[in-house]
Amino acid sequence: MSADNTPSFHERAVAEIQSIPYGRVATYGQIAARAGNPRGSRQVSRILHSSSRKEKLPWHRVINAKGGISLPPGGGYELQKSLLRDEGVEFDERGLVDLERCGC
DNA sequence: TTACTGACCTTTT
DNA sequence: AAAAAGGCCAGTA
Repeated sequence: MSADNTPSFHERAVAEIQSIPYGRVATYGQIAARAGNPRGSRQVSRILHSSSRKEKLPWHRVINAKGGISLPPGGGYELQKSLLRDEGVEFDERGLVDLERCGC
């Protein structure tokens, strides 16, 4: 981590993820674009996995651009859904989050 | 058809 | 060895 004065993609993305308030969600594209790479949405997921192991990142607040869970069933899909619901996030009948309300 | 979004893998520090 | 940093490709709308 170049914590000197080099705002890397990694720490930038982690900061954005941690900046997500309660009851709010963010998409990969939003975080990636804010981090400095509009095409680095893939890396965001990697950071969620990597940093969340040591840092307690609200990975459950990170969803895809459709407002849904990109995780496979049994891999954390219903788990994240429950976490978001516990925060007050409204889910669609299809399991989609209201990006108009929580899409910061 | 084209454009955009992904929950990874690889390499470097 | 472990963690951080970085990018390309294919699927879907």
